[in-house]
Amino acid sequence: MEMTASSAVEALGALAQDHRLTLFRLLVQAGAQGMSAGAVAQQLGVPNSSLSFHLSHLTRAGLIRQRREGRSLIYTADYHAMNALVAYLLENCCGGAACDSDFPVNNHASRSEGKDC
Amino acid sequence: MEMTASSAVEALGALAQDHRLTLFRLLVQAGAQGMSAGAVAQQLGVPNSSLSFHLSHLTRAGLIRQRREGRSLIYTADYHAMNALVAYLLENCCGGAACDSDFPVNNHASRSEGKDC
DNA sequence: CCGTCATTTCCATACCAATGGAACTATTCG
DNA sequence: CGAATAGTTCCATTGGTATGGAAATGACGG
Repeated sequence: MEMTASSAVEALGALAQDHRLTLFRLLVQAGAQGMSAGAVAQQLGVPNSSLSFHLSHLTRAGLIRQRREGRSLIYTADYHAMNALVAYLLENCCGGAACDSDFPVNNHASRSEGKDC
Repeated sequence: MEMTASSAVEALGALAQDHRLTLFRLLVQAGAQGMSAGAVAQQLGVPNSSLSFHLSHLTRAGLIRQRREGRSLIYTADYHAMNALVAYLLENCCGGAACDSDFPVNNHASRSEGKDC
């Protein structure tokens, strides 16, 4: 769950693309069961090779997982990774304060563990 | 607070770079008072022209704001935008369930407003 | 006005990301 | 084994991103 600035950059970069964000959301919806690469390609209307590129991008960033099932490769969203990313953003990019407050305090080492967002 | 997939991609892309993520975190720490472009450049050790590029990138994505003060341009983090981004991620990329749960339900229109993350 | 201070815009360069067809690899089934 | 199915890797092309020096813009003080 530890997240460094550079792994956050990697995860953000992996999600910062239309096809990949859609793809990730699709996998989130699919849940633990996941989806085969082919099913995803069909949903997105993207050629196989391009999709494979995006899948490996998300995998490299640790946001999705792969498992083989018969001749299909099944992909699932890694909720822990996503959770870690969101936690990182809340702690480092929202001033550690609740997101809803207009202007959080000017802190730099708060351990306030933002609870309500 | 409305956030579309494409504005989310833009915001994610703006944060998905070492200098820009550091810069944004710096502005978050600075709070409402903000920081001048020059002060940021010095902190980051980045030449003025490069910094300006990153500042305008973040501005375009709506994550930071600019105001003039004397001959300095002061930048501040836009917490509402950040809040909207995190909310988007929670609702669309965590299955709408609390982030801490291992595998959220397979929903697609939940209004569950994740409370505890 | 004129200098100077703060910052941006312009520009060229280098690099990295996205795309899709074709060839390759892995797995199952007859 | 050999054909068919599911995906990936390879490769060339295209376009966008990051960088930093130099020139331009805007604001203030004398």
